[in-house]
This record gives sequence, structure tokens and C-alpha cells, in this order.
Amino acid sequence: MAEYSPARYVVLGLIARHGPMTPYELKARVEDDIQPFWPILHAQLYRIPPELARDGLLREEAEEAGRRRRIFHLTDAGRTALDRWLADPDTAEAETRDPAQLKLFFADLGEPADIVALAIRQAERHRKWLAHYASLRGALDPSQDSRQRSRARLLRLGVLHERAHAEFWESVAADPDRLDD
Amino acid sequence: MAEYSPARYVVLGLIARHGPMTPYELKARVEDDIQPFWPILHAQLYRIPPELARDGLLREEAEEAGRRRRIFHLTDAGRTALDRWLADPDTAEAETRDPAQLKLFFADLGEPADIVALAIRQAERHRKWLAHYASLRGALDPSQDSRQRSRARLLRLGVLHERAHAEFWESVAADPDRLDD
DNA sequence: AGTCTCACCATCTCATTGATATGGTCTCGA
DNA sequence: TCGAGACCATATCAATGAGATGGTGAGACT
Repeated sequence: MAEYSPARYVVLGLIARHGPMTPYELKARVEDDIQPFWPILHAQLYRIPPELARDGLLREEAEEAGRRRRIFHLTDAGRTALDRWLADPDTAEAETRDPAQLKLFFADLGEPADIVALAIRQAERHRKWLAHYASLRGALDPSQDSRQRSRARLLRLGVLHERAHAEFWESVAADPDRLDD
Repeated sequence: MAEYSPARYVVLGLIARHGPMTPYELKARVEDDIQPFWPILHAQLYRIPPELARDGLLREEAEEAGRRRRIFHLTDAGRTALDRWLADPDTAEAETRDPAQLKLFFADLGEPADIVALAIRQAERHRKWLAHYASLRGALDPSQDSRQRSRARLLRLGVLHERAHAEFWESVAADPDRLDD
């Protein structure tokens, strides 16, 4: 059984959920919903679907009229691969790349005032994301269907994550040497 | 002024803090302390120092005896570049790549039981990291010096982060449809 | 003394992704 | 009808990812 990168399952999953799609539509959906926990450059979304089609997990269909965009459909093989991935509770470790934590790590090499300036900006940034996730969540009606519930579940993590980080940076701005949680 | 990637400042910072180093020592320090918020493949730590040396930010010195390892020293130009980076409160956005969140995002396409299995593993994983950070923090004496305080500050974020995630996944395992925080 | 073994250390290669520039196409309003 | 701007797609080159491979030296053991 072939091993695919997570980005490929993003493509399979989006098409499974929303129906046949062009790379351009994939790009829009990834930017809106997926970027925060799995960033994908838009160019990738033009490279990946043809590869999946070559492997039989998608089927390409050229638009008849006008722009003749390339529309990708899920095949049975694609659905099977997706199901297998979803059913597997094993996952690779999460990876984070946060330049702000890097600067904090090396803070002892710089001026004490730098920490505060950094912390103020970070707190602001995380507060913004927190508000964003909270408002997205507010717009949902999770009693509706399993898709809304799925979305609400993940947005809850977004809220908790951003809240923890916002509070951390705020506390650093207020007192860089605070020790307790 | 040239723009360097964060990985380069990791190299400059580690050498600034601990003195002249070989790539192998860099590798060990990165794995121990930096991996969680800025992963770097070990091969990079053999590519980057010669590049920084070419640009004058490091100076290479071959070991005299025995293994003749390549030892890299910080130059004045390197120290200046590092200081400028540390003093700049602007940073790029943090990036996260978490396959578990991806599976959670697409959970509505799979079986309800999959969510629970996934959540149990994730909770376990985050609990482990939480214990790890807590114990590292316990081993510090932050009244000592600014380096220990710096370390303690960042470990506090690690603790808060892992706690938030562990609690989230535990709550998902217990009740996948829980809505409140 | 020889040699064995393991930890230590370094580099190379090929595939994949990152970053971004470039360029075509359609719609709509002036 | 002809611009302007949104929509859409691909190409290019650099950087990083992933991991295989191989040398070196110190101490253990015969």
C-alpha cells in the first residue's frame, strides 16, 4: 500500500466532502479552513491532483465550455484510500515552527526590553486569531449535521490553543520573570 | 541587509551562547532544546555553518589534533546580525503541521469511533510532552541567571500548550460532541 | 600489541516543497 | 469595443526533507 503525504489526503478529503473540484477551488478551501494546521502552497494544489489522477485516486475531466478548467472527481480507489487513512489512529508528531518562540529562547542574549516588545505583538496576534475562531464557531449550528459538529470540534481546539498562547504572551509582557502557570 | 532564515539564527545563537562549536554539537543542542518550536534536520547543521562562514558571520577553524573537526566561531559581524534579529519584535506567523488535526477536520467523512481512537492516542502523546516540559522546568533554578530564566519562560509556554492540547483531546475522547470550552 | 566494536562524526543524493514570477482568460461596465 | 480587474494556471529555481552511506577514534578484550 502506497504512502501518501497529508497534503494528498487534504485534496481527497475536500473532494470527497464537497464534490468534484478544480485546483482553484481547492486553493480557496485550503486557505479558508486548513491553513492553520496544515499549510499548503497554492502551486501544490495544481501539482497534486494530476498525480493522484495518475495513481487512479482521482479522475480528471475537462470542462466542456469556455475556460475548459480541469475538474477532478474522486474514484472508488480514492474513496478507499481516504477511508483507510481516516480509520488509522496513528499519526506523525505535530510540527511547529514559531519564530517568536525562537526569539524568546534566545532572549537572554539580547536586551530585556526586547522580550516585552515581542510579547506585546504576539499577544495581539493570538488575540486576533482567538476572536476569529470564536466568531467562526458562533456562526455554526452544530445540532445540524455531522459536518458542522466536526467543524465545531476543531474550532474549539483553535480557541483553546489561541487562548493559551494569548494569555502566555500577555503574562510575559506584564512580567517577563513570572514563574507560576 | 541580508535576510537569513530562522535556522541560521539558531546556529548563530547557539554559538553565541555556548561558544565555538562543531556541527555535531549543534545537532545535539538543537535536538534537545529547539526541535519543539523550530525543527531542523541534522544535515542542515552541516550545510548552514559553512554558508555563514562564507558570509563572514562565522569563522571556521580546523581542529589541530586527531579528528580535525570543523569548529565554528562567532565573528563580530555575526554577533551584530544576531543582535539585530533579537531586537526586532516583528516575526513571521507561526506555522503548525498537525496530522491529527487534519484527521479531526475530516472526521465527518469517517466512522464516529475513529475520533475516539485518535483522541486517546493524542491525549497520551500530549500528556507525555507535558510531563517532559514540567520535569525540565523543575530541574531549573531561575533565580540563578538570565539564561535559566529565559529557559523557564519558554518551558512555561510548553507546559501551557501541552496542557491545553491534552485537555482538549481528553475531552474529545470522553465526549466527541462537547461544545463548551 | 593487535583487532574488534561501538559511539562519534560527516557528507551525499534524490525527491519534494517553498517562494514567487509570469501569463492567459473571462466578465462586466463605461 | 475596449479596458480593468478578477479569475485561473503553470513554470522556474532555490531550499529543505528524508535518509542512506561511510569514515574515524577510543577503549575493551584477547
